[in-house]
Amino acid sequence: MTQDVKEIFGSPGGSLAAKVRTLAPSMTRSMQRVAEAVANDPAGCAALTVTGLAELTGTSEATVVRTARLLGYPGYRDLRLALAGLAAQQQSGRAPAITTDIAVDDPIADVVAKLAYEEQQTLADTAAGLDTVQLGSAVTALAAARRTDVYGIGASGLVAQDLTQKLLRIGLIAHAHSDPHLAVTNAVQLRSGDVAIAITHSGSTGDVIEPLRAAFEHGATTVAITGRPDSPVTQYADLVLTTSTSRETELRPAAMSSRTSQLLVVDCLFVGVAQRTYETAAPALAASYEALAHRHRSGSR
Amino acid sequence: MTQDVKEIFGSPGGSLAAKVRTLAPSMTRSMQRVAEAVANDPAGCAALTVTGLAELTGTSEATVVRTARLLGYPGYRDLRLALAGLAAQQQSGRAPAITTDIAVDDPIADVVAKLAYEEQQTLADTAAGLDTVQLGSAVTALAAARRTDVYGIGASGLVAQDLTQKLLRIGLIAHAHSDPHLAVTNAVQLRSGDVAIAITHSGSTGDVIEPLRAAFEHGATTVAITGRPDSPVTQYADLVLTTSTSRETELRPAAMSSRTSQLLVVDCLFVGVAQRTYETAAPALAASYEALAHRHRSGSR
DNA sequence: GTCACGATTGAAAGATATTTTCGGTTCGGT
DNA sequence: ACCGAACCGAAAATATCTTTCAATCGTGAC
Repeated sequence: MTQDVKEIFGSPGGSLAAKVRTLAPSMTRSMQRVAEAVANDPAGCAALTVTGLAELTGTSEATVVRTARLLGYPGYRDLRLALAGLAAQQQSGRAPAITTDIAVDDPIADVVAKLAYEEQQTLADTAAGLDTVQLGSAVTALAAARRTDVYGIGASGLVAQDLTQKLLRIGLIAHAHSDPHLAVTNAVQLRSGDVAIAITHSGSTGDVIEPLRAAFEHGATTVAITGRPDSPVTQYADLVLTTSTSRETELRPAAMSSRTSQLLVVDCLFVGVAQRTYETAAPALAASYEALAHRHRSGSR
Repeated sequence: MTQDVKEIFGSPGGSLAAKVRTLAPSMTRSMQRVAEAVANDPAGCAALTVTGLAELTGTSEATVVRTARLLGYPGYRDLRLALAGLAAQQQSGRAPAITTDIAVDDPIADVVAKLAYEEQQTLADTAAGLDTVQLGSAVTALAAARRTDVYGIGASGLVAQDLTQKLLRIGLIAHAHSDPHLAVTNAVQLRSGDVAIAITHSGSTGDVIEPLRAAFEHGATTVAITGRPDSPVTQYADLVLTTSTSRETELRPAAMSSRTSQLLVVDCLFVGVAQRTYETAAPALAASYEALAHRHRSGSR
């Protein structure tokens, strides 16, 4: 039987283009060709049979089916249906799209507009691609954890710190580690019921994987926040939260959009945990707010 | 081959229900049953095969195909595609209004949607409110600076670090300070041609104002990134970049949206500077990318 | 450079879904 | 009651989709 229709049209099905981008790295050359064709012209591809699409992309039926599977559909038939749906939406929605990359000679106002647009796009893609079930599990684990360790290096390190700051604010015990040695040292202290979170866009940052592995092997609940759901880091992750991967251009390093994406995930975790632990979280938030008040001059207004 | 896609999604496809009604009289009893099922639940029917729909309506495959033909499609396959499109349109049609705040009992999927939406809103607001002239001046100052100091505390401290990381990547000399004493100590070293940036949402964080003031008094070009353009910090700022202030709710502390807003400003600064110093920035970016490559396991594709 | 191995790929076989055919059934008219 | 035409569905024929498997390619080890 065919895939449940909710799966096809529900919110998780979100943006196909985003999914293609996230999964592209884990695709083989010919699969990428198929994925690209599908992302570029959903309507056109919806009109084609497996054989047609295979010919169009210069590949074989098998490859088309494989691609469909990778994109999360049980087979080509279902991908095609989803494509038809997408086409219809585009037809009605008519997205404006500021597609151009940022150029060296763009005036500053354009830079602002383009950056804002791309970050908005990143947010939408991330929200669409986020697995709410895994997210829910992560929230549950965090809310119940004795302590939480967060690992991140470089730009991801800042996200790790952001999460830590937030969790501390609602009375949870959390630490961010960017020093790999200290991170491992701490990770081996974790045990069942504790949570370890690794944040890495590439998913293959050794310095972040090692502590997660240590935590994993010591029985902690491990979470990976990564843009590459098939990367090494997921090997030691009980839960994987996928961030979106937008194309990176020379003037816009990947770190930028991955950071936006990671922060959204982190915010979701935070709010989720705050909901679960509302009884204690609300007063804790108020208290920390109060404590900081005197550090602000009475000034302004 | 399949019907041309325009035929399927074009305006004549309009309301399927209407077509069913018009053609109903000319249909036989069993065909009417099929047509009715299709009109009532396009999404549901899209998930069914001919056989499935035949069974559902208590008819045969042949009848289903005949109905599809009567409705103007070459066969059931195409009707099904059109149905999928229709379902998607309906789905997207009723998805406005995420006006409500995040509630304690919101399901996790709503949390994700709302957070993403609000952050998008924040980005739009920030982009709209940003003074590009001031931004341009700040970029010019940064690009020419001998060194740059960035002050930020708490969540803003992370933004300060983010900016610093980025500037370092393109070969500029930048430091982030979150320790107020060290910050002041460093600030007094600054002189004309140097840049000092203070990041504070409230604009009245004493620990951040002091170093900016010191830098200001020593002749450095001072920039304030704040959500309150009338706050004390602007007193010592040559340039003020305003971040947006969205209402804060109990479950969504101000830190969240101000961070998003600040990061966009910081990104704009970075890209602006990268443009100005493209000759040196581009190779520097490439070099830092290269240097980090070996820290990533060869893992995954 | 060469070899060996795993990954990737497409041809073709196999399974499913769709379309067509065709004979049986119903129903109105005589 | 009988006839004929329209209607319907079972099953054959066809198209489409999926799986299997062997050939090929690329890659890293030696």
